[in-house]
Amino acid sequence: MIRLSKLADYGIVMMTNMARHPRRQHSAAEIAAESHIPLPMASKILKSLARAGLLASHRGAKGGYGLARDAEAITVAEVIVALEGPIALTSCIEDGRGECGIESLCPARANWQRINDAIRRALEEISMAEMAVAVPSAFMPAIGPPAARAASETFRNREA
Amino acid sequence: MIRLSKLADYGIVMMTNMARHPRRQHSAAEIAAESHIPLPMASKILKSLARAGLLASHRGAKGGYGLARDAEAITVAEVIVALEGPIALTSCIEDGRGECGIESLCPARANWQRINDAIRRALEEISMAEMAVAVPSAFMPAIGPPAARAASETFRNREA
DNA sequence: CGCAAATCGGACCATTTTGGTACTCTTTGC
DNA sequence: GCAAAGAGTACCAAAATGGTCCGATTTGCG
Repeated sequence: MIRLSKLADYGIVMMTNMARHPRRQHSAAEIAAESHIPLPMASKILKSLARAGLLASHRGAKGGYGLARDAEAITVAEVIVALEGPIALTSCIEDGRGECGIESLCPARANWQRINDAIRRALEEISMAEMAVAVPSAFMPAIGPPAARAASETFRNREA
Repeated sequence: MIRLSKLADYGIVMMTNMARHPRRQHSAAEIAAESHIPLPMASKILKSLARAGLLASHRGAKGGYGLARDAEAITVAEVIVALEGPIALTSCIEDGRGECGIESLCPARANWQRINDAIRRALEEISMAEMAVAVPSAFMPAIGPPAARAASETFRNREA
C-alpha cells in the first residue's frame, strides 16, 4: 500500500496544527490534545522532530515546542525523512551505496531512480504552510463515516 | 522510509524479466531462477499477479505464465496495486471513502490527495517495457559490494 | 489411460517492524 | 527549591511481513 507509518502521519498532523497557530510555544500536551494523539506518542515524535531541527524546543517550566523556521520553509519531505529516514521505495536505492550488484539481472534499478526522484520531488514541493491552509474552503466531495480514524481509535484505547 | 514491500519489489523484478524475453510461456521455476527469488515466494507472487490479470497462466504440463498484455501496456503502478493494494500514503485517503471525519482538525487531508496523485502518476508513467530496457547501456556510477542483496540472501538460506 | 509437470489456493509459522508505554534525568521559571 | 516541562531510553505487545509447505486440480504426452 506504500503507506506512511503512523509516526510520520502523526508528525505531519502535528506540524500542520502548529503551523496553523503561529503562536510561538506549544507544550507537548497542547499539541497532543489539538491533534488527538496520545501524549506519550506525541511527545516521542516531537522529540524526534526537534532533534532533526524542524522544531525548536524550550525546556523547563513554560517550555514547549515551536517551529524552527517559517512554515513555508518546512517541507513534507523533511518531516517524513526526520521520522522514517531517507525516502526510497526500494532497498536497491536506499541510501546511495547500491547494495544490488546484479544489475544485469535487475535492469529495473536505474528506472527506480526515476520513480524515487519523482516521489521525492512531489513531497518536497509541499510546505507545512500549504498543508495548513487546507483546501480553499469547501469540504471536499463529502465524506462518509464520521468517526475519526487512527487518531480517535488510539484515543479510545488510552483510557481503556 | 516509505519503502515498498518485498512482494512488490520482487514482483516488479519478475515482471521486468519476463518483459525482456517476450517468449510466451515461462514456468514459475524458470522465472524464479532468472530473478534469483526462492521458488515458493515467486510462485506466490505470480499467483497474485495472475489473479490480478497482469499475467496469463496455463496450467498442466508445459504450462507457465506469460504477460497478459504487451509490456508497454503494463505499468509499475498496476503491479504494485496488484501486490499491495491501492496506492495511498495515508489511511485517510486509502480507498476513496475517507475514514477521517475530523477535517477541521486535520486540514492536511485535501493536500494529501495532491501528494498521492503525484505519486500515483509517477508510478503510472512507467511501463514494464521501460523498466526492461534498463539504462541506455552504462553501468551507473559504479556500485560497491558485489553480493546481490535480498535475493541472493534468501537464495542461500533456501538449501541451508 | 495414467503419469508427471505445472499452476492454484490455502494454511501456516517466525521474525521484524510498528505502535505505544513507562520511567528516570535534566533544565528552567517563579 | 519546587514544579512544570522536555530528553533520553528502555521496554513490551500486537500486527504486518517474508517465507514455507502441502494438497488439489489441470493438462500434455507417451
